[in-house]
Amino acid sequence: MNLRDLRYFVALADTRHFGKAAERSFVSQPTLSAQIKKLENYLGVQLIERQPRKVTLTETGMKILPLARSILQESDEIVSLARNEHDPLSGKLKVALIPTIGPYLLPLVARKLRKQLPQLKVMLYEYQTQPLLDRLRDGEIELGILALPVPHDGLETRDLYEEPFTVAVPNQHPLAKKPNVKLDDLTGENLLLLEDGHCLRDQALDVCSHIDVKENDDYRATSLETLRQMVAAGLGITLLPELATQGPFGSGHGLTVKSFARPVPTRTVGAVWRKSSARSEAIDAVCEVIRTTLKG
Amino acid sequence: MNLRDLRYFVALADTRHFGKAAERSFVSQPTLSAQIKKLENYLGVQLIERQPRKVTLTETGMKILPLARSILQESDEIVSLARNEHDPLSGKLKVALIPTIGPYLLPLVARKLRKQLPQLKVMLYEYQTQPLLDRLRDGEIELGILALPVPHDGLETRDLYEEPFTVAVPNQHPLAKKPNVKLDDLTGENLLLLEDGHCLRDQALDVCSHIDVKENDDYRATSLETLRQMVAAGLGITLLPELATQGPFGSGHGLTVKSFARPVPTRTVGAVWRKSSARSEAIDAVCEVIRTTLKG
DNA sequence: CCCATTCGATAGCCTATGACTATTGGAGGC
DNA sequence: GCCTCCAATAGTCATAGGCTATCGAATGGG
Repeated sequence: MNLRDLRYFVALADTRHFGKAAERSFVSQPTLSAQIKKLENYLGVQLIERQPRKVTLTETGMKILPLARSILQESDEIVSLARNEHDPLSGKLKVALIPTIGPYLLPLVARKLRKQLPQLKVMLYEYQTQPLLDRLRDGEIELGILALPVPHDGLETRDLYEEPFTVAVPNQHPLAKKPNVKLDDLTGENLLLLEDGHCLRDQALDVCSHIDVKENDDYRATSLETLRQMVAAGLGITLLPELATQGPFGSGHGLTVKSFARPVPTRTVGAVWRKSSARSEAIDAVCEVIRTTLKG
Repeated sequence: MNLRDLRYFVALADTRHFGKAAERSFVSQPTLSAQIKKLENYLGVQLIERQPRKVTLTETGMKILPLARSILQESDEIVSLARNEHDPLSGKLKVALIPTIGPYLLPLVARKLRKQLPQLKVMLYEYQTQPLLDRLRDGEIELGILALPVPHDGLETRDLYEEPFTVAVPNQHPLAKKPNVKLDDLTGENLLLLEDGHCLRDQALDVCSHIDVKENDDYRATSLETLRQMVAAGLGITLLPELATQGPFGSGHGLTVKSFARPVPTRTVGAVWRKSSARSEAIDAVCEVIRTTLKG
């Protein structure tokens, strides 16, 4: 059996005329005749009674007709559903960001995303790097925004922007008065870090790997915001990514943020998605919005 | 699009593995691969995400899946419905009888019909000859039982049984005492007949065409039963078909039924159906039941 | 009463689809 | 680094489904 056969059958049921039904189906009359006969043959039942100058449905034909109509209607539904989804920049896109990026990046790009990709419903998630990559691989999310590099087996990545690190010190700390801070200036300082699992922790340790700092092992912050408050309370200093120091997140409340002198240590923020993803266009578009926003 | 494609798609959605889906669909893996790709191409949307060692559905694929399932389920329903209807001796059969046959024939055959054709639901209608033929032509009914011959354009007929006519006279009528009645004995009698439209009226007139009878023009009965009562009331005599004089319909109540001497005038009762009818087997079976019942 | 018309079925032919086997190519796992 | 798994590709073939031309039965009109 075949959708086409059902289409012919319904056309014939509607017109009650082989010729007209064929015309309505854009095929020749013998073609429609043959297909109807084949359908009847396949089902082992006569559907149509061919009276001279009159075509009627048999009992069985009348029972089958509504099923056939329903099938055709649903198949049309599939097509139109697909047509609607056809715009690659529409539909849902599940995007996850790591905690040290999400809260600071999103306010900057949200408005532009909504404006430039109005058909795209971006669903937002927050995961640390490793769970994010897991969710990406198991298909839970389509796109991740995080610090590169990441192991990229089956994954594709793209750099979005370079994010400088800054130093956050208590207001009364000696470094707060220096015009700019060199990496060496941190020697001997008490470094506060995020708990395990946050990539920012590893990045900060990496930045400081050549200088002699002491990690304050007694406290590990669960978020940048608690980290910031710990610095303000004078428990030590820390490195913050630049976006986390802008707008409402800047200096103040007992905490001073200093830029590094050149060479400025940075981290690379990028996008990551499955090589096999069906949403590469939407992903490209989202990446482009972030890049151009962060460039300015 | 094609039912087969949907079947492949659902198999793939179930197994999440091209090879297994192909096996379940009894085709080779490349065949299934190609058809899935063709379906995606036709819809203009990717349905399947081919990750290495893992197959997942895209958002669109997940939206389409339930529709595809429903289509396949309904198509199976069509097939099984047809299979059920496949027995030509099952289902409904709409049968009409003329008023001078129906009430007398049905009690004789009903039990046997139910016993020999238990799957066949016989729907009964009563029409006079002309409307019966009309309903037959427009497909309202499948089979008619009436007095032959009838104009048979596009119709097929079959003799079922010969039905002798009898004479019904009031008890005190001279003919009531004669051992048997010859046609000529009716000469000069007052003949009561059914109203126009009943074929029995024409048949009675035909039987009496060579003898000199007076039709009682003042009364025309609307049914055999009123005709019978008019005879019992002494308004005249009439011809009755034999079946209408048997069992509970015999002599009595002031009315005597006499058989004709040879040659006995008869009418032929037969079946009529559309040449093109899809139910010829069921019709044959019903005819056979009537014939064998009436033969004994 | 015969002829023209209507309409579905049949015959004969052609092409595009959907099937197969064999093979390639890319990713992962040991 | 090799082996394995698994989908995609290449190449070939049968046939389902399309067409045109024509037939034959049944009607309706002149």
